Amino acid sequence: MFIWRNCRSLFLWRHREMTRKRIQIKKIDNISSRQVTFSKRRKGLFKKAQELSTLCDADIALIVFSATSKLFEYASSSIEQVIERRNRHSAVHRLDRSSIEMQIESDSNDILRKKVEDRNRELRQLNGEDLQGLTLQELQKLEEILKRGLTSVSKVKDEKVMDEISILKRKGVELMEENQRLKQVPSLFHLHRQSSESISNSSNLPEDGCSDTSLKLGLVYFNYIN
Amino acid sequence: MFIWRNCRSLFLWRHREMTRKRIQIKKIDNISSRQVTFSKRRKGLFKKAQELSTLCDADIALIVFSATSKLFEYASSSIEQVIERRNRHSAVHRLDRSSIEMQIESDSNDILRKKVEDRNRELRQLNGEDLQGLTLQELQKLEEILKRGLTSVSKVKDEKVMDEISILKRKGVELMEENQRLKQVPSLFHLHRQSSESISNSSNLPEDGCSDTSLKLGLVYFNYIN
DNA sequence: ACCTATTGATAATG
DNA sequence: TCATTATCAATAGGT
Repeated sequence: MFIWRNCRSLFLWRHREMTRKRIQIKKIDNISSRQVTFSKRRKGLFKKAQELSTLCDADIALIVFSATSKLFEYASSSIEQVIERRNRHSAVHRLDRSSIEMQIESDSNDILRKKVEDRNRELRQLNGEDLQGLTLQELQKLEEILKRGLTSVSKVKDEKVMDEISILKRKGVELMEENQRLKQVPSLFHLHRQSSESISNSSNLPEDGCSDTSLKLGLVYFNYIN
Repeated sequence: MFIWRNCRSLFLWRHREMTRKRIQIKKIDNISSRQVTFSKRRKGLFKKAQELSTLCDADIALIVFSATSKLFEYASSSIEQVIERRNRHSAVHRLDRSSIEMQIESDSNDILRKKVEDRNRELRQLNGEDLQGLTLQELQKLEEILKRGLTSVSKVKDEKVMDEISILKRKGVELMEENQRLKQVPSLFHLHRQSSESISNSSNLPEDGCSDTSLKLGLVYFNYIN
């Protein structure tokens, strides 16, 4: 085998290295290569999941959130079905546990039901409903909670917005720079003017094609921020 | 490349074939080899999921039921967390739904417990906590809910405050009127002046006493709302 | 469970 | 995003 590999090297010695070596499994720093890797590996993962499901008659649910909170999912049947099955499964396993544990497990159905109702009322009140029975103190308390919550949420949201904006600005600058570079090809531009009298604006002209691309990218950009 | 492969075959011709050919992706009939494959591929799938999660900072949940209904699962954070995040991703008007569904849904202990946890999370988020996993849209939604809630609560509170104020004013007026009535009993007033020569300048002036009462009531009011 | 040739996945690059 | 391809990883089939 080693002889074989060496022999192979002789054939390949003049090729540039395409893949330097195996990567380490740790978070990829470079954002764009992380996105590329995410896209590829996600595809691979989904394929493997599908294959396992088909080959071995397994029931599979796979939920993936990207770092940018985009959702991707696969299920051999349906996500909900698998989740339900899992809930049932763990419920069954819980039943297997000793009755002592069962008793320790607090909360009877009624108490839980009451808890849910309590939380629902709290949520309704934070939504500005069901306020009539409250005292002035309670209302004041509620108001402060809402103010604090609003401040926090706005802060986090603004941070996210600023992040988005700076990303978009950088992209805008990159596009402008590309446009500048493209404009610095006067000869082709000339050619374009001369030939454009009778022929349609097909892609015989690199400059034209490129600026068209830039325009499209620009539109995508503006659609994105709106 | 083809030349290369052929060349390679020359080296390998005398080896027994270890892998006959690529398998087809369809259910494996032989039970034992299906189990072996399941075991191998499941391991591979979980590894890939873990790698994707680490490399690309993705949040992943993977649930696998074998053909024999054995449960295997992997999650980068926790299955429940990912499922909830997924629910949040699409569901928005759970607040309105909840009380109606309460009565319809079968309320097992587990489901109730989960509901309590859901509501708690929503409450935390309205309090401005646990916001990191949310998208910009979700944050915006939250912000709007808080703003609307704050508006309603403030409105109701202001109404109550105005009520209190008018009640206090009315009481003030009543007290003034009472003082006026007291002034119209000169004999007693006289008696009072005569005995007060050695005592401090208390409420010998009706007008003064009245404003003092109003002031006290005002203080009570302000203590009350703070 | 282990082994290894083959198939499949993917990192780097265009 | 898509294509390419050398390398690396997964795994089918055998023991």
